[in-house]
Amino acid sequence: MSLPHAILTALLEKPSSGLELTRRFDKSIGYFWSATHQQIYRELGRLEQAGHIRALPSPVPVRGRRKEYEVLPAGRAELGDWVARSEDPKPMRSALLLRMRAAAMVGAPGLRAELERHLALHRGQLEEYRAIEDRDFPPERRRTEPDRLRHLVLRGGIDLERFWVEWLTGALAELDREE
Amino acid sequence: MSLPHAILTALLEKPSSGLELTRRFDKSIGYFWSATHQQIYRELGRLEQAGHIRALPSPVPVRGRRKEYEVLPAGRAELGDWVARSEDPKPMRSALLLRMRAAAMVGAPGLRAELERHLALHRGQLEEYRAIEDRDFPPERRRTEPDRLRHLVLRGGIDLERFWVEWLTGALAELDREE
DNA sequence: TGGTGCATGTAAGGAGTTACATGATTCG
DNA sequence: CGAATCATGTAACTCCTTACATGCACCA
Repeated sequence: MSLPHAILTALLEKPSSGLELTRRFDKSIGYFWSATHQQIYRELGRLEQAGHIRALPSPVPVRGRRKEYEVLPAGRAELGDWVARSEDPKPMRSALLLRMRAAAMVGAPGLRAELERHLALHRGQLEEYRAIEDRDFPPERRRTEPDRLRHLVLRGGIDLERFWVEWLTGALAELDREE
Repeated sequence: MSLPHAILTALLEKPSSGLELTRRFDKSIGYFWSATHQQIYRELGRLEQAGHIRALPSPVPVRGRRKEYEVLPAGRAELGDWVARSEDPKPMRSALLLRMRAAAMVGAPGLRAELERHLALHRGQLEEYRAIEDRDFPPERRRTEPDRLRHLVLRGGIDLERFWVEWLTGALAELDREE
């Protein structure tokens, strides 16, 4: 049940249309929560239904016509409740680690290449996030508490990508020692 | 579509009943793929249907009576195909990071406590995995290629937990600097 | 014989994914 | 006016989660 709260947060930061939200989820929001445009439009409908958000004044609501949403007080309250809730970390599911474990049983012709491919992907993601950090969090924007929190979250994304880059590098070295 | 392959891998390592599989997923397999017993029984049914596994000889199949499964050649082949496939890493979804970002918008009374709670959980998980490493991977079991692969996978789980322990520790220190 | 644990399931619903559909706008 | 692009959706499906149901074995 986190997607609606991700959307509420994004809309509080800046009222947006569905497509704008999709773009923001693709780039800057994606480092802590990902979503497709189908999910976003469905959830926008539900949030509007629930009275948590509303479409900004528009003459006639027509399919294909841009709709801008903003958060209503009820939506802000709901988000406040959710933030205060406790929630355990979801148990892990890594298809890559599973592949490695399966490879131990049935052999692994292309495993090395797959690890290298993932390494390249994580390196790319890391660069993207670092660029966002340079752009959105220059030193002077790390002072107020909200900015410090947002920067911390981005650091989470960056540090995780760095973790995978380092881990995959080590794993490849370990694989090489054997062959 | 990874759960069936997780089960095939587990059954290749050691033929098991549904409940035994559930226990193995809860403890040692959980560090790369998690699953509940409901998922497991459903998937065992599908795998049997597909001819990838079979229930070991039992007089009469009765509900409530234990069933042991083993992998058939077709299942091993299917797993081999899957291992050779490429798959991109799933984009991230962290409810904790999302909470922090939302807290930047609506305030965060209990956020520190929630971070500390997660820190304790990850510390606990880390200790469990380390115990598994001591028990299952003593130095002499790190020589053959399959063992080295399996150990590498466990290292992945351990290193990820260590990552979160360190990251959360740093985040808490960062939060303190402000107040 | 009745409870407790073991073992295997069913049912319902929520969340995410993939493929496709439709209207509006812009631009050559 | 035709094509590309912007923008908003629908539909179908798979997967996961949560709650509940049922049968067997043991043992006090």
